Amino acid sequence: MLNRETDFMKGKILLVEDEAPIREMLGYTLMKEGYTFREAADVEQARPLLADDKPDLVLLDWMLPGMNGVDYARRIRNHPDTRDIPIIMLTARGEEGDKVRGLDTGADDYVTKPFSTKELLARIRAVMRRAKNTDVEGIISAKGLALDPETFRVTIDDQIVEISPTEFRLLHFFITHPERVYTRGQLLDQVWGQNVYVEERTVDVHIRRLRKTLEPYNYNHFIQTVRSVGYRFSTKD
Amino acid sequence: MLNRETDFMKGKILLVEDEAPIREMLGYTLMKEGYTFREAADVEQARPLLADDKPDLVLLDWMLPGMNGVDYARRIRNHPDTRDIPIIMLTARGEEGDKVRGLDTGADDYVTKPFSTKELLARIRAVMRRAKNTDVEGIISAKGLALDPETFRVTIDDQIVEISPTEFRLLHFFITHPERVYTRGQLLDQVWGQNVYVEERTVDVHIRRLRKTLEPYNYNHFIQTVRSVGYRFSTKD
DNA sequence: CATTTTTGTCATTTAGCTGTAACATATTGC
DNA sequence: GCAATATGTTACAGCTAAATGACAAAAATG
Repeated sequence: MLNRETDFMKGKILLVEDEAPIREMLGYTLMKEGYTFREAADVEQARPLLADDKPDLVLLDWMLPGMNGVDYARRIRNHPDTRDIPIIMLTARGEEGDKVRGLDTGADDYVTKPFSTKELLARIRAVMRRAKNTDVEGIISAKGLALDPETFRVTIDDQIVEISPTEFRLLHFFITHPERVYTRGQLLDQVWGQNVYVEERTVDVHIRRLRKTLEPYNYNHFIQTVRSVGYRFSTKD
Repeated sequence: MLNRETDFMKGKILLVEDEAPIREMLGYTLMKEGYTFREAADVEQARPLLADDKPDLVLLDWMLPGMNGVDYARRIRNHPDTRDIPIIMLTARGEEGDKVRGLDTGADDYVTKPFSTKELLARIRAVMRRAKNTDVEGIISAKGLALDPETFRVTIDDQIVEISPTEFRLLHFFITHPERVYTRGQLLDQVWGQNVYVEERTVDVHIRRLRKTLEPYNYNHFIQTVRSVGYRFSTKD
């Protein structure tokens, strides 16, 4: 009974998007799905809405007139009051580089335009679910291996480990999803992104590279091969 | 051996494209890659093909004479029978402006003409892969013997047991179908797959291997021989 | 814009798994 | 007990999946 609200009110979303048709379409989709939302065409409009009534999620366009989306995301992240609001970034294809894919944008996820509503809704659900369970994603660690999304750094027993962006994302994904096996395809979706087309074998190579960088510290055994399935991060065995 | 079928039949694709040369080129590419496909020049032609034999993917041109691609995609999405068929939309450069990005097209991915065959094929693979992922079961256990499909691991009294893929599948089948006898032929169908040709005696060997890996934990008695019939997994006796 | 780093792909090597045959042992019916 | 049949066991060759190394293109860096 306590959760009656979820029946008709899944959450409040702040939608920041300058192009009216997209904004309308998104609004319609969200509304139909049972979310309450408010919309803004730029950061100027968004700011009071954010301050006024804290939303559960921000849907933020990457390119905005005036202050762009990334800067705004960072600002939301830096303010103590809004730090823990999850953000999903909307990007157009081609805009997505490492900056978008990387974790330094402050966004929790991103969706590439044009996108299917099915996918967007799935990601909204996933991000909100995650936000409920865990608070702000601080430093993550497992057995001496610490990973800091803020600084994009990995340390093992307080020693800084040199690591490339993809290796970082891969390790980050693994460390936040331990013990479970992921196929190459799933890893591509999760670590590389939705609309990226790369050979599945490429995953092998990055696994190799990650193992190699972890090797001097004897942490390479954490990344395990599950033959005929994929890979797994495990502190057991 | 399990995926023998993929060698000659990766999936059925419905190709809807009005321009004959492009259609032919696409058909050739798909055929060479091992996909079965059927083609239509417009929605009128496509409709019976879709209803007749449900394809695994629809490749749909954005601009079509008569009913356009977007509307057709939406229709495919709205019909319960075809709701979960992935759609890749083919768009020409320039068509993708506000209109494409803003509309809920229902497509899972987009490819912009002109495109490289490599890109197209990679996207087809990715979209089909994602569509496949459905339900995952939880941990299954019997008397201290636990089998976890998520981690792809077998534990006996919380001790990790090293096991090969086929042994895992065999044990998985047994543990989910306990107390019943299966002939070698049935096991081949269930564990190896339907269109796989292997000697029936091969089952014996894998039974032996499975018993051997379970032996150190004294769990080998669970796999019982039923003479002149086959094998059974039982926690009794 | 030159240099360095990172990344994706391919070719090759390596390792592990699987299927089969051959032989051994057990069970059944006579 | 003896043949006939069924299953257990082992060894090995072939095959498949993964590891690895090398390279060129792409990105980042200064």
